[in-house]
Amino acid sequence: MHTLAEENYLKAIYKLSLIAENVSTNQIAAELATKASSVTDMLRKLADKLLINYTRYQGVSLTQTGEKVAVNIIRRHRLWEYFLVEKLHFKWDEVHEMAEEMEHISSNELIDRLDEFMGFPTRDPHGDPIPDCNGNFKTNDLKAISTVDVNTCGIISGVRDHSSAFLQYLEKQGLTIGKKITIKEIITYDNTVVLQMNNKDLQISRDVANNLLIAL
Amino acid sequence: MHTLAEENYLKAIYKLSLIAENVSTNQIAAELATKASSVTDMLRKLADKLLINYTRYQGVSLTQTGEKVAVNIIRRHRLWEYFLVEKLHFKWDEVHEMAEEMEHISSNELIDRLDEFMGFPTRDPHGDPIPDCNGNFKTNDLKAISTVDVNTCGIISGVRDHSSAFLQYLEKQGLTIGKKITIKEIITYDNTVVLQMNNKDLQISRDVANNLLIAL
DNA sequence: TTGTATTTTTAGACAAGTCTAAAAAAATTA
DNA sequence: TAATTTTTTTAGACTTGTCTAAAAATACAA
Ligand SMILES: [Mn+2]
Ligand SMILES: [Mn+2]
Ligand SMILES: [Mn+2]
Ligand SMILES: [Mn+2]
Repeated sequence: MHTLAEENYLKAIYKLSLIAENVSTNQIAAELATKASSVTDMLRKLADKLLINYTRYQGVSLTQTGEKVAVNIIRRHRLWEYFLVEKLHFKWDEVHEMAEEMEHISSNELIDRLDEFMGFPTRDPHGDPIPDCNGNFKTNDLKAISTVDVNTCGIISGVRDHSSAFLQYLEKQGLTIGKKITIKEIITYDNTVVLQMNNKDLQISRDVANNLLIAL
Repeated sequence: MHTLAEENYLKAIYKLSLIAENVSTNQIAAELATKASSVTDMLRKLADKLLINYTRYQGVSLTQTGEKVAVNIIRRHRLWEYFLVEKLHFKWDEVHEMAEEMEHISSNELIDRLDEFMGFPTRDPHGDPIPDCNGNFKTNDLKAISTVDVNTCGIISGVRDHSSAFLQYLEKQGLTIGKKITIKEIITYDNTVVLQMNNKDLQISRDVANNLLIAL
């Protein structure tokens, strides 16, 4: 249906659209680690296929069709990640690169059966919602730890940084999805956050608190 | 490591090498439904990478490295087919095309974990042997039904034709892997073969008998 | 062994996707 | 508003993998 490159562009545009609805050439280039000139070439092709709205110099947005395709790729990505962690026992920091390849396997029948096989999971290993076979999913209503008040209590439910380094750090600290924590104190000097988890205190940096999301 | 096209060429050459050890340009072109000139171009690239032995006009054979790569792709293909049938409950005639895509997912760690997850199966849904993580596998010692004597008894263990049409026909007749059959008679007029299975008689054509393999 | 048919390779072109360098448009600053 | 900076697009080139048409090598047959 679509080439691998097209799928990756649509996914990147979708991701960037969540922040600002009109996406710039440079943003896409950064996201895909490619050059702006390459992006312009591809934008013309995607516009020809009616997958994006594009006028020169004006940035782009996905059409309804384009968004459907993008959400479907994200569905595949997250279902494969879930499979890799739950069935093949990979760690949550090991699965992203593999899923980047697997998300391009084209059969929807395959993905729907995989979904069924795993019991229709609604969250991937990083807490991100998995769209169902119609593309519907609940948007996360999560807050970065750095944004909540002292004495707030919540459940770790997602991450903003998906890098191995960050995920491995969290794993080591025991700060994994589902854990219940309380924000005890924010040290004014450097915004270090003091947490309580399992009756033990834990300090995390401002950076970590920015990238760790909780449900209240 | 290798491109998708390279992997497909290596697999095709491997497959053709099982029949005759030196493989011709035209044979590869037919196998991959491409043109001889495209094959020549690719052969040069594969030879440069020391994956095949190639001298102009002389046909090709795989180097040890090339064979390892090819066997690994076949391992992946057959493990994914097994997964699709055993875990996702696809039928044996539905899985080949999906496996053609999945075999190119590059992680060996993934494939080894998948192998373990499924209990290290040794045969794919079509009876073909699955190489282990070192590339070792037992070669099939199977005979086409058309080549065995009357009154021979054996177990259906493989197919020579992997087409949907053939597999669906076998399924319908109940002629699936593992079934025990006896060759009762060969009708001299048109070489129709009369089988007995579960105490019932069944007639299959010469063509079918040629493509259905049994272990004695 | 000489001529014909077949196979294989070469030559040249094309599409997809990428790049660098330069030009054009837009945004920012003075 | 005019000058400067930044962003985006265009121009032209390169790589991979494919194709058609023509040339070269090999195989087969008389
Ligand atoms: Mn991911
Ligand atoms: Mn994820
Ligand atoms: Mn197959
Ligand atoms: Mn098979």
